[in-house]
Amino acid sequence: MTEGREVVVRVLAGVKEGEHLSAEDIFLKAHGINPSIGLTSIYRTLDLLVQLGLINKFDFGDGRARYEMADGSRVGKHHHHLVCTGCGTIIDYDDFIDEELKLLNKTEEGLSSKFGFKITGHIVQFYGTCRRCACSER
Amino acid sequence: MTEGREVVVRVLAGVKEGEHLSAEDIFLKAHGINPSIGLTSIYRTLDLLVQLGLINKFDFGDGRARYEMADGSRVGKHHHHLVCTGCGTIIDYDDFIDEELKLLNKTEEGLSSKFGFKITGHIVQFYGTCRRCACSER
DNA sequence: GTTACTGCAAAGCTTTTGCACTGTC
DNA sequence: GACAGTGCAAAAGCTTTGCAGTAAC
Repeated sequence: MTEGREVVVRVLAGVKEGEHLSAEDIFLKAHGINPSIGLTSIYRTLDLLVQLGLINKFDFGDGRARYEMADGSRVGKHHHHLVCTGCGTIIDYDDFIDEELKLLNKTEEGLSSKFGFKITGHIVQFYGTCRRCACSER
Repeated sequence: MTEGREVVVRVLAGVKEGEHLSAEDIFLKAHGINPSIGLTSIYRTLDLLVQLGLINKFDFGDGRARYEMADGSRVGKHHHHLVCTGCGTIIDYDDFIDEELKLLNKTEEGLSSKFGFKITGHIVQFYGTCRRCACSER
């Protein structure tokens, strides 16, 4: 664990509710803490952390990856995402999450035995238009 | 509806079970039918079809978008995806799909009223390692 | 000295944009 | 003639790779 990596972890751990950082966001924050860190290291560290399962990588359809701490390292509970295709707003939700997780676990087991997969994770995302975007469309 | 667009639709409609075409795949197939079609038109047509809701755009984490016919235009029923992070294999599954859809619809309604979203679609994907990749890892 | 990690610059990829050309109404 | 659709080439954007330098053991 070098300093560069430590800074990346610190940035990710300090993410505010509702933030969904891209590699560049993380780079800028890390750069603020230690200006000697390069973007390349950010990408390499993020890859590493994803492989270790410490963070999750998401794609919300805007052409850049976003990262957030995996469960357990985070204050919040497990959640899924609601994405506005108009303005790109991303909302974390955990309504019905227990029911969802129960069903997902069941599905996971079913898929695992049927297709011989070792399943490591899932993504559930809803897409739509937020109130503001729906109004401005008219 | 011009010829170029018609060819793209034809390609998508003729997709075999288990195929998940990228823009380039579609371009190559369309090019085979009519060599005068350019890649640009493929992208423009795909965008259009996505906006019309005739096809869905997916991201499976390999850096390129994939497209498939939306429900209704397709022989198969609604399904979700299981992705191998090792070799990129994508499996369509519809096990537990009725239960999943029921819960997703309920969640959709809940999110819609809670966050004021007009929800247009969802993505459910499981990630993991297929049997072959799990073996070759060792 | 070997190894792991680094920044910088360059390259790689998919996707988008500018522009002139074509055909249609 | 306005307009929508097109191909080609160039640009854009995010991400990865090559390479030489540095620090740790």
